[in-house]
Amino acid sequence: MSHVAVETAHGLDQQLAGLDLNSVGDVQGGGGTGRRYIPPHLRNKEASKNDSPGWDGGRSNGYVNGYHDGRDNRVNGDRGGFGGRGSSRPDRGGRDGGGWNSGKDNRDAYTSFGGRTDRGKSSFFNDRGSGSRGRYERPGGGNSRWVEDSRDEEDWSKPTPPNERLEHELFSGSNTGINFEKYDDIPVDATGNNCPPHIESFHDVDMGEIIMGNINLTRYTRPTPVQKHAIPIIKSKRDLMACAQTGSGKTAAFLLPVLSQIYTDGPGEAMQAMKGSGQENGKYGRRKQFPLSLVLAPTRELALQIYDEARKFAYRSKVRPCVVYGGADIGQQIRELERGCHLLVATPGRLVDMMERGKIGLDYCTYLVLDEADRMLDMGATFPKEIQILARDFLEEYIFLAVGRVGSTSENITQKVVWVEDGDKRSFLLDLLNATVIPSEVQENAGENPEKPGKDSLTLVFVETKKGADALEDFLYREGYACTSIHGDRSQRDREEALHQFRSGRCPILVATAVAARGLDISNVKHVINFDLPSDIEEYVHRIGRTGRVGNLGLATSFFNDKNSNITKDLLDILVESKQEVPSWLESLAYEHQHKSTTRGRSKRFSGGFGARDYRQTSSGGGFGGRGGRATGGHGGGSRGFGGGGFGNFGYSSDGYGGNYSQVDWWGN
DNA sequence: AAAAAAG
Repeated sequence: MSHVAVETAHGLDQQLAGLDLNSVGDVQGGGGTGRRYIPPHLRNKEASKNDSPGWDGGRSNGYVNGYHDGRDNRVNGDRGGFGGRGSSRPDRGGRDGGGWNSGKDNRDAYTSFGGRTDRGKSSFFNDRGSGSRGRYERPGGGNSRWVEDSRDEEDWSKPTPPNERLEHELFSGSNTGINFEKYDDIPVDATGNNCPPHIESFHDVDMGEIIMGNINLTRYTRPTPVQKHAIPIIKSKRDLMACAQTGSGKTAAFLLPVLSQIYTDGPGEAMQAMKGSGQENGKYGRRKQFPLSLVLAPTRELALQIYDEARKFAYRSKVRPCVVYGGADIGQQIRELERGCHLLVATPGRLVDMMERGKIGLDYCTYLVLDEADRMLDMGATFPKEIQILARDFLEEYIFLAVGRVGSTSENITQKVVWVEDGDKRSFLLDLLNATVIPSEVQENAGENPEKPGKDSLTLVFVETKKGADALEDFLYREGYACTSIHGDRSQRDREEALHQFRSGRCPILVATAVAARGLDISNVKHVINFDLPSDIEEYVHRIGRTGRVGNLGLATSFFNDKNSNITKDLLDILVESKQEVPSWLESLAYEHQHKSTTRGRSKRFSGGFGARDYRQTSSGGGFGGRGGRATGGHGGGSRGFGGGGFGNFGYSSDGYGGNYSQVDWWGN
């Protein structure tokens, strides 16, 4: 029962085939089909200490991210440099590892994930093997050449020389001005045995010279709440599942400690594997890469976003981050991999492809991150139950971190639901677009980075189908709006281009399908419009999470009509939970729905009396966005923090979230 | 039924 989700989740075998969960289980269990899936940590336990091919022969550090990452956790601060330039080693060519040859052995692409067959402990500490050591050296700036070295030279903890051009490229990006210091009092709930204490400053834990230097360059001054907790947990090699609000700094929360550990521990045997692999594969054998860490993301754009962040924290290190995802030239990606890959960010399909081609092996992968774990499991999975089961299978004695309130939308998003018949949607949308002015509250709360109206006021319009996205973009374009669109049938190039046009403000209106709902961190999205409501409340939460990123206020407007009755109850719950105004018709509808779904006369009753006109009244009264009625959610109050006490209760068993939390036994006891 | 993710 406890493993049902892993075995039956739709598309999971395809998505995670690269991890070969089932066959690893089979290997462990002696083969055979139809046998029960054995999660990695149980495999380790069940087998004898030394001879078991485990998850990583010891354990891997899994970080399961239930919601989405946030990379906009940059804050203003002093720009600093590295303290210890003088200590860098002369082998500047070292990180390229240009001479590594391919696969360590002939194991099938999928046969293991971090599976060390010859040891019971982490590959990194103690024993580093006794193979030949060496490094690349580029005497006088010439071509690299491999230099054999009898000593253990795999010290990755020292920064490589700075590169001004690269430094500028990586760190000169726009600073969003989000100031996390205001949000120190967001409550964080950590559950689990022997949870390491959280930190208050990046200096409270030793992340090493490279990480600290890059933190300075990114101008992060202080850890965000999720970072305060996640960093020491990951540093102490504990498994972790973290749920944090969108935009709360989750990406850095795992990248910083994971990279820090890699710098500290060095490449271990992965280096030997990549080095030694040439012999087995001959002269033309391409170099199979054995990343030390794998980050999986549900969409290509999110993968790219995580990769961009990883590059920053890998600056001046020997770690080469790579990203692979579909829709882009695979040859190019392979060439990038072959230059060395120690941290891989990937979408599932392309990862599998790369493994089948023998370009990637996960034999030495010690850190696994599932970003948007719920999405990775199955696009339709409801969060709590599926993920709890996932966690129970994949994580060992893990710590559960909840930042803010799970399953809820943040209170700094004003949510409006309006009744709009399908035929009226377009004209209503035009009204909204014309009415979109930046609410004064947003201006007031912009802090050090005051808003420039127009360019920075982005509107994200969600539709349910790709066809619908095309049609609506077309319509808006003909109406003279600077808009673009993104969906899964677009070429990857177009997708990235659209996102760029939107981000940069050149096209301040983006029509999107669910592809843009999760994880994407686009600052300055002031208004999310659900032109079509999703049928799934999780999807709704993710969509509106594109606005109201931490530190900003946002507005979400949803068009509701007959066709959305399936989401009535959940939507009502969300509105109540996040202290939003609830339209009376929605309440009645939910009531009707609950008592008899046979009542079908409501469209008549509500379409006239409520809906558009009602909405406009509200709008004109309090200004667009109508925040007048809300008492919480402001961020201008300094120490008032995140909506006051709004996040004070986590109530996992009583937060109205379907009771899931009380029904599932988190710890398997 | 639709969306995402391999081509």
